Amino acid sequence: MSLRAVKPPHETRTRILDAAEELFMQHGFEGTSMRLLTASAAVNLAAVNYHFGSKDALIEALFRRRLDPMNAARIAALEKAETEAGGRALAPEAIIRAFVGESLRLMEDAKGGGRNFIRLLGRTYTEPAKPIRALIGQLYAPVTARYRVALERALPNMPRDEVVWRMHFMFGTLSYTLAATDAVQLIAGFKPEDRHDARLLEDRLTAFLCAGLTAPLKSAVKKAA
Amino acid sequence: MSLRAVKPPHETRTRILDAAEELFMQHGFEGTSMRLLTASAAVNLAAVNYHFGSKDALIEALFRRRLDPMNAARIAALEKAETEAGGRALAPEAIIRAFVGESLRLMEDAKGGGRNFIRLLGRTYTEPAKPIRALIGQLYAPVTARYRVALERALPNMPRDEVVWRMHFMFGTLSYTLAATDAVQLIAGFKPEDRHDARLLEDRLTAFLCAGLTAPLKSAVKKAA
DNA sequence: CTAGGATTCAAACGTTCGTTTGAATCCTCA
DNA sequence: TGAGGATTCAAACGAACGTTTGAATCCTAG
Repeated sequence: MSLRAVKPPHETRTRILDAAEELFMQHGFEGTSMRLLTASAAVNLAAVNYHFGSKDALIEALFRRRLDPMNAARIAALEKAETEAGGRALAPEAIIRAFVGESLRLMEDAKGGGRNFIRLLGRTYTEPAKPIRALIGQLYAPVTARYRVALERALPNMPRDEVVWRMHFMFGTLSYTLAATDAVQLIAGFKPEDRHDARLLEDRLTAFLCAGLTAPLKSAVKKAA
Repeated sequence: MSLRAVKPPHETRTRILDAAEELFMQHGFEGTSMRLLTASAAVNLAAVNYHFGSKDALIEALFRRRLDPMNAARIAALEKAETEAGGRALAPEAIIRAFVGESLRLMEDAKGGGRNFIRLLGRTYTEPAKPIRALIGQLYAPVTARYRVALERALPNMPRDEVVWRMHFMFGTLSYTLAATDAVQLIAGFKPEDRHDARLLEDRLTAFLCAGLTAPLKSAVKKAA
């Protein structure tokens, strides 16, 4: 037993991952060089390749670290709601809250770096690089499939295609909102301080998404179904 | 008068811009090198710097070429709706259709490259590079301000902050949907052929956005207002 | 026809990128 | 305490990047 602080099992790895989350969020994957990244993490330039193998492998590890528990939490939240509902069909709002809630919880975790990650994740949905998109899609697949089933049960009268489209719209709203940075001022008059009030944001998002998800079908869409 | 075809006034410029739209959409700004870009446009490597000055200036020119007329069309569509309504307040759906319609019209223009641009634009909302985001925000400012006023008139009982938030959500849904590529399969079971049917998509989007925009306020949000 | 600006071209510039190397150092366990 | 694997380190690698250069070519106006 040494007298020094408890030995950090993977201190270098963790410092790299934390710095990467912040820098990737700020400058993107291609816009963040290994030199800036390792300097910011206060580790040697070769450390990333030693611990992760390559920059791409670092990106993958970064997503897995956060996404695996987040996905598990999302599925758990859904199943908890289903258990509480007994055998009855879930209200759309309950499903939305289960899904949105987990993102916002991470967003409130500014100190643990969760906010950096959630904003990074939001912008990665539209990442041009194919391997990264493929990774995200693969990591997300079980969650989306699970929520899709739940939504189809909750909206029994809606065509299956329409449910998928509205899930798509929902992801868009969520990821765009999460990705928004203080620098984004597409709409003038934004009050940035509100954005970090997760409780308020959850209510705003839920109201919007819930109404959108359960909106009556346009006749043209009905005909196409 | 020469016997050859009518001389193209800026043929090289146009070829570069068209190739850039496609490649930037596929690989992003940083992911597209000048060598790939000029080779794809069948022009000399130095042509971009000669005609535009730099890669960044090319990006700006690219956005201006499409965004300026698109913004003008969006404002014209809104004012046309307002004229038709006489003095009466506009229905939220009319405002949404004015806004969404222009994007989708460009999306149907696959041959003229409009589709490439609209997908590129969708993903640029979350672009990490600050100068590009700033440019987009600046080019968009008049449009967002104009639509904001229209929405506030159409939703007189909604707190101003909430209107801004819901505009924000609306942009998110739209840009994410437009940015979606065939490679994005976050939700399994997507029918990609539907995505290019602009008429159908407009109805789907309008139904979703309209309901979201006019959704009743959550009590917690009401209290904060 | 020809002078002169506009455009294209091949080649090279300096910089930065992700990665690799091999020696130096640290830490653990016998 | 000392051997040996794990980790860190400074330095360098080749490749790719955006940009610049100066000559060659094209096009047009007088």
